[in-house]
Amino acid sequence: MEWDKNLDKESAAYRFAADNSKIIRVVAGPGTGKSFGLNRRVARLLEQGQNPKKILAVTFTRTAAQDLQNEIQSIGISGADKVVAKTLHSFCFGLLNKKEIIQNTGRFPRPMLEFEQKPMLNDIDSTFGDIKNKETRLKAFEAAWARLQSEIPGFPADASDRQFENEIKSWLITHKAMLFGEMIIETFHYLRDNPLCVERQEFDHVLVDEYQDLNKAEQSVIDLLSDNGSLTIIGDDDQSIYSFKYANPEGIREFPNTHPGCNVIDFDHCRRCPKQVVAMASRLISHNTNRTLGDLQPFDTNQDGVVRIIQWKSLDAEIDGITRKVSSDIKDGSIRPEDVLILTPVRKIGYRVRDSLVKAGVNAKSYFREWAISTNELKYNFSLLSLLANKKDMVSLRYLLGFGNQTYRSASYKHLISYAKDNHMDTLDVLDSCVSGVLKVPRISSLINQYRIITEKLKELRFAAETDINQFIDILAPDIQENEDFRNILIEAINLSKKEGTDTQTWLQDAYKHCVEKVSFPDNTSEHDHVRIMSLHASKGLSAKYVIVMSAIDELIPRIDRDSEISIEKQIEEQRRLFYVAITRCKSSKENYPGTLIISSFVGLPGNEALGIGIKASAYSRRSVSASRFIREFEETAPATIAVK
DNA sequence: GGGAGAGACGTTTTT
DNA sequence: CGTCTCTCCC
Repeated sequence: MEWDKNLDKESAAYRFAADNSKIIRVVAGPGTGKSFGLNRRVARLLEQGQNPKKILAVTFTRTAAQDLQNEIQSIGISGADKVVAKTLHSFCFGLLNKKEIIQNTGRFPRPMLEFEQKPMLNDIDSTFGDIKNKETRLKAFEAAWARLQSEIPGFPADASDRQFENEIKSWLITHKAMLFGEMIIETFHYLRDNPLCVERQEFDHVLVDEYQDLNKAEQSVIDLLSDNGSLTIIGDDDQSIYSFKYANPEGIREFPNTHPGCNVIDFDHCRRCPKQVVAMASRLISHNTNRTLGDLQPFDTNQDGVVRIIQWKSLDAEIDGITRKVSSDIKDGSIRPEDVLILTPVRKIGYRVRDSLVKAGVNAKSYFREWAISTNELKYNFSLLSLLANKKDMVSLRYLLGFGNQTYRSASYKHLISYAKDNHMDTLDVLDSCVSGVLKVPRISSLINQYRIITEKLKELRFAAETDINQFIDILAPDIQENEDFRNILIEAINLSKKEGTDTQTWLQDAYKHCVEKVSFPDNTSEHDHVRIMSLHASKGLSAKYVIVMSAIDELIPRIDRDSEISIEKQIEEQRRLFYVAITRCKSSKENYPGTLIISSFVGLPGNEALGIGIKASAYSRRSVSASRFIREFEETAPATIAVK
């Protein structure tokens, strides 16, 4: 296919695809066809003979990276599959994994899972307060990295903060591991301090999608990767909803100023949403300050759409009413289950609607982020698998040695570590020698006991791995309800890795890798035949013909944290963007379907239920609430709210 | 090192 | 109201 086939030369997509500037910023509103434009641009580069291996396309989320990869491959030009399309973290992980870089930095890119951080925090000096305090400090550090504060000269680093950071880093170095946020910062330092390294000359074209989701550190890595070629960034500050991870929407707003010679292209014609939804969304977001894009415009060919704003007298009534509405619309054939997308501000409400729909005979599934490893036993077993696959994995060993104790036996563990250090021994060698009786180290007997148990279990597992795979699965994930998710992941991992002729160690390593992947980053299936229920955040990047935004009450959207260091105005603006993202998921379709958006609220709920979803209330009395202030901000673009009794 | 009882807190989200 | 964490005591 020609890259400019059927492209109107006046369209933003054409101008973007054809643009030869070295630096380009695209700001594209929801549903304005930026992926399409990006695709055509890559197609043009390839058709003009650019080397696909020298094109890097990155995004922040894994879903977006997957989409990007699929789309680029579907271009159908030979070599398209060689374009590097990844998340930024996965790119950095790969870069750091190269042997010479590990030697250079002294670090190991073995990411720390959340449950593995607990023992670490217990091992850190108690002068830093209790676990909660330490967790806060740890977050503050990742935040400082994210904001690249340490790069600003004269940043007044508090002495105790500095010491905390040193202790964390030294723990991570001893245990050969890394925090997620460090992956970016280590890459940044490597690239910045080695201006002549191959990685900085590797790409002729760097394209970044969803740029508004990147934080300062991530944006700086992009600058370093692209300093030898062209840089194209695409995003929309109005859809920046990741302030909790310090995403920096100023980055895209200020981009032309920070990148002289930048050409600017705006996509503001929405093809996706029905006209009325475009009008509402546009009015809603106009209440934000400091925006880049003007009004969002509908295409003339878009349908008008159907918008209903409704209110119930209670949360129960809302769940019940939406269940009846959705199930009757599905039953009489006016909508298919896969076209329905229900968005809730909190997961508890999501689960309740899902259960209620399923009970009514509707095929429905919720998509909240779940952690397949829910119980302590599973965490233990997961760490066993990790150690079985890689017997020198210090993080897993640390977790297993501390298991079952509130402080993770940190006092004993410190003795063990310092003994190993003082005698220039490997921690594992110290433990092995103690077990075999060759060595006696004071005050670590509880650890030796744990280590005995661990080695026994590992032996048992290895034997099962070689002789009886079902036994192996049963040990790691006994067939009970709580283990179901992990058990399935494990079985899948084994099926994928254990083939005729692969030796045990190899498939164990592959299976473990697969488990980490699936456990940390659950699938999001694009193909489905059911009603989807998810959080407002999770809906980003999706669209559906029948969108219901539930429980749009003022306590939940906007949700305001009065103790936050972020000003209330800023919080409201971000929540407004979240609401904006949610309603613009609604699409009209060519097959004459107008597209339906339902926004629903209620006026009261029992106090204990309110408490359970983070609304202040007294447990025993009824809590009254009111419709989200954002509904009022639609002004005359939206229909009046309908009361449902 | 483990268990009982008091006390705090309750959300969304990414790699 | 439930769940999780922390403290205290044996």
